[in-house]
Amino acid sequence: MLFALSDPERLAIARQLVDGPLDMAECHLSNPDVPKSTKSHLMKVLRTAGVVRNEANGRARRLSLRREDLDARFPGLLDAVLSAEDGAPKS
Amino acid sequence: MLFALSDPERLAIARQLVDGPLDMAECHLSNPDVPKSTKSHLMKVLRTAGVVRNEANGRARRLSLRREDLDARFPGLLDAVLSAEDGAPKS
DNA sequence: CAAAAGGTTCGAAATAATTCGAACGATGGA
DNA sequence: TCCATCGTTCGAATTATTTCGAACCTTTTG
Repeated sequence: MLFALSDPERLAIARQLVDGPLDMAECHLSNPDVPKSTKSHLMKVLRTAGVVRNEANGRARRLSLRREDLDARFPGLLDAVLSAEDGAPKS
Repeated sequence: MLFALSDPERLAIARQLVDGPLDMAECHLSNPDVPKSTKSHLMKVLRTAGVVRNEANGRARRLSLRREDLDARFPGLLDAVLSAEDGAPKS
């Protein structure tokens, strides 16, 4: 899980899901030009790590954070990670 | 930081430092046979990520967790990470 | 002073992760 | 039905991490 969230792009995805499920197409990457296979791979890493759920929804995919599971396994971690500031330290 | 702690060996090192500074030689790896250069590299990753401090101490090296800095930058994260259970989920 | 202890740094080789295009599968609309 | 949409999976190429030995540096001990 730590590994999955250690990538900025993946962390950004997790942040977008904190307010509720999103269809994959609504989930934006910082660079809108990355091919869908790459995006799909990012999701797979998050899914494999147990961070995210990915259920079929018509021809779309509904993504959602696995909050309960994660909070049970790593209490406080998700909140801490999601609320951490972006960017590098100011020092 | 998340990346640095996403490796089991490095996480284990961080855990050993939570109770106070340790000299490098007292900091044990799960496999005692890894060469010192590898161990040194693990430390470097932790140091570079700002997780750990590494000051010269005679001919030894004193390692310490940078708690204050980390708590300031990622409130709650370190505690959550360090208190998380080991191993894979039981499901 | 010489040698041992405790670590770092530097390459090079081995592993692992990321990226992309192409081929594929399922669903929904014309 | 046919085709466009939304995604996944596969394989190959690129890139990043890890790992190790050798060379090196500093401090302590004999």
